Amino acid sequence: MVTIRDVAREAGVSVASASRALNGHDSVTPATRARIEAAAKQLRYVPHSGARSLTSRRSDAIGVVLPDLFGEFFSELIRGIDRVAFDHGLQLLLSNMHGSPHEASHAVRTMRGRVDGLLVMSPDVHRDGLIDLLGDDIPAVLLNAREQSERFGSVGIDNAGAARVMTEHLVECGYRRIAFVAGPRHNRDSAERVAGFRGAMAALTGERDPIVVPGDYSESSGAEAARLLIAGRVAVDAIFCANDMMAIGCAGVLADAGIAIGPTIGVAGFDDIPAAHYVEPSLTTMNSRIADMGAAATEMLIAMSRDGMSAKAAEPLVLEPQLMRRKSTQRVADHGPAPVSQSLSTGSLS
Amino acid sequence: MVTIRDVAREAGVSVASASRALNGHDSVTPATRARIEAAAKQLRYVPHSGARSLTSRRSDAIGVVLPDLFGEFFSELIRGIDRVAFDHGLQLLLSNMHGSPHEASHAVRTMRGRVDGLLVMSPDVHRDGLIDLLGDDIPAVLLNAREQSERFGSVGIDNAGAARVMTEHLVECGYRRIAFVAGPRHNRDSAERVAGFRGAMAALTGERDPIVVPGDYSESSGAEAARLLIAGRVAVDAIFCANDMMAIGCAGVLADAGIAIGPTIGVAGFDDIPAAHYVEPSLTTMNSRIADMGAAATEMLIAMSRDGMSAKAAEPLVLEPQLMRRKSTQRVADHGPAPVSQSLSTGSLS
DNA sequence: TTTGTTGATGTAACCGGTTACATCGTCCCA
DNA sequence: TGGGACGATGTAACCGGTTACATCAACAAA
Repeated sequence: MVTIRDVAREAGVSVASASRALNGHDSVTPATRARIEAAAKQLRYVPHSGARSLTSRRSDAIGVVLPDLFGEFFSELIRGIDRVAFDHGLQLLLSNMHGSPHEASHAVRTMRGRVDGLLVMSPDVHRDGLIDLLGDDIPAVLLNAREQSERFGSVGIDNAGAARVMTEHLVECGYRRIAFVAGPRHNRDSAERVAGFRGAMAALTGERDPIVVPGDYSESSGAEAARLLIAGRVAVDAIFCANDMMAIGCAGVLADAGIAIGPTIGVAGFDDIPAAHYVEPSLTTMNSRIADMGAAATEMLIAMSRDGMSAKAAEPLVLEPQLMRRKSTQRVADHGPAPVSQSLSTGSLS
Repeated sequence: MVTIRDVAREAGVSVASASRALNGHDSVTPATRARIEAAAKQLRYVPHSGARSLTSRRSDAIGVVLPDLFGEFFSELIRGIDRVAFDHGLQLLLSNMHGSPHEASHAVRTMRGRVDGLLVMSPDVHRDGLIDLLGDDIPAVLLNAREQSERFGSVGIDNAGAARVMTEHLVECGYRRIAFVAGPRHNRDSAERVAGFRGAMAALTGERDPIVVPGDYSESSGAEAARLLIAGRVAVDAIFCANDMMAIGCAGVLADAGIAIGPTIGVAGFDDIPAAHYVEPSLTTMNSRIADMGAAATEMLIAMSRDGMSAKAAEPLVLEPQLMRRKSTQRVADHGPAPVSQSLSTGSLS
């Protein structure tokens, strides 16, 4: 392993000069700098970041602690984070806490000294005991959490508001008897979406106790919910699911039962995963702006560590999801997109 | 920042004892160990990993260098890597080289001293100059690259073989005039898929020069390819696309033109992204086993660093993708799944 | 009692960088 | 020509761990 001392020796200077030259300090003669740079290149010198972070107290990396690493949600989030981190020359240290509080604290611990800041997405920061580990030491931003503290920043989406927007959309489309399919029992996002839905229903249709079917965010639980509604002959003309996967499962069962999605029963989801765009009929949903959330959180984290950690964490940031109107809530039958110009030539090619 | 010296002082022992106790060495009296552990807990001591890696020469982290961070492909890959890394207590340091050779080498450089091994996915390791940076220093495994070298391991998928399998499937289904939609011009995966397709066509149908339409992996380029085939009134009864996104774009245009996908024209993709399962009709494709690839590469990397880097890198590993038969290559019309038992009760719920 | 052995603990060097401070040579101006 | 200022460079301490080696106490055997 070639060290800075090797470089210094090769260039015939002291380690201090080598260090200065390689870090772009100005008190180095162009000639010396050139010699040092040549030596570094020739020896293929790469600084040892551990050693550097020991003295400089910076690691140029940020830690990302997530409950799980899969699906489009995850990759979108990382994409947003990376976009900003990359612009600032920061690396990303990833940790999966696999849903266990123990793993969560382990993840945070092992990040100490390795990162300059932490992005944490935990369903429940308190329960996981993370709150003790975060804070004083390094800046942290919580993703999609409701914890309020001036010890760390927070970025989330407005679940209740978004659910209200969707409910308004459904009512505007003419649906009145709207059922909601909820996510896992203790999921905060889901709870907020339910609350937003309930509030909007009360305000818009006067219905104070709309049907809320339990689910768990999985496609099959959405299907199950639809079966339940069908079997119970429940009077319903729209189903609003707490996420897209359930909406897709739900729509599948309805379609199999010969029910026209849109005209007969409207279906709406939440998240706007790519599949929402591809299912037939395409799914009306709320775009959660996941990448934006990751990017905003990273910006906040960088601002926090720049302006001195002690500075009061920025105001909690709440992003407004966006309504994506698609065919699954279209009451009038769609006659399909205008035929593609070239496609009129033939009906079959073979 | 609390250091191990603080812990030692608090517990009334030397730093050496503290270090030993905290690292689980055995030459420490249970009583002393307990005192030290108590002190550590009380002071909320967390070791500084940079300092540790400086002496121990290990960082318990592996670096992952990828060309781009988006979509299901990325999250699947990370999922596979994380599964294995987590089991071995390793952290993941992520780097996006954003398609630029310069960034690629920067990414690898900044990882030095931070990671014990490298997982690199680069369309072209040579061109990116990565080959000089990798090697002697730390073990590395190349993902989906064809570079052969005993300096690093390699894990990839059998693109040609998979294309052959798919072509066989299409022929078996009765399709004869099969066109291929290729990926980006210089993409190796795509080139291998084209080659596999060509070879299989020659062997199975005698066609030595099947139609290959250019594309770029995007949905719109798939659509464009379909329009081209339609406009040219090309005699074709199946279209095999180099990836799923293009197949989806392709199928969309065909459907709009009133062509029955499956019965009239078969459509096949490659990768098995989640959307392939949700489009109507569902898309026949090759599952690339991305997560398996990530997991296998990580296993290999761990084995390499365990058995001493100098040991010859393991044999290159080639995974066989799996055929996913779905409706888009079904010649006989599908009468849909048997109705869900409960769904017979009613046609409409509202 | 002396000596050897063993096991727990302490001392200090070292890992590879950064940087405060010391040193040294030049140049400028009185 | 001498002294001060300044800019380039070197020396060495330090960051927070780990660990080789020294030390020391306790105990067993001679």
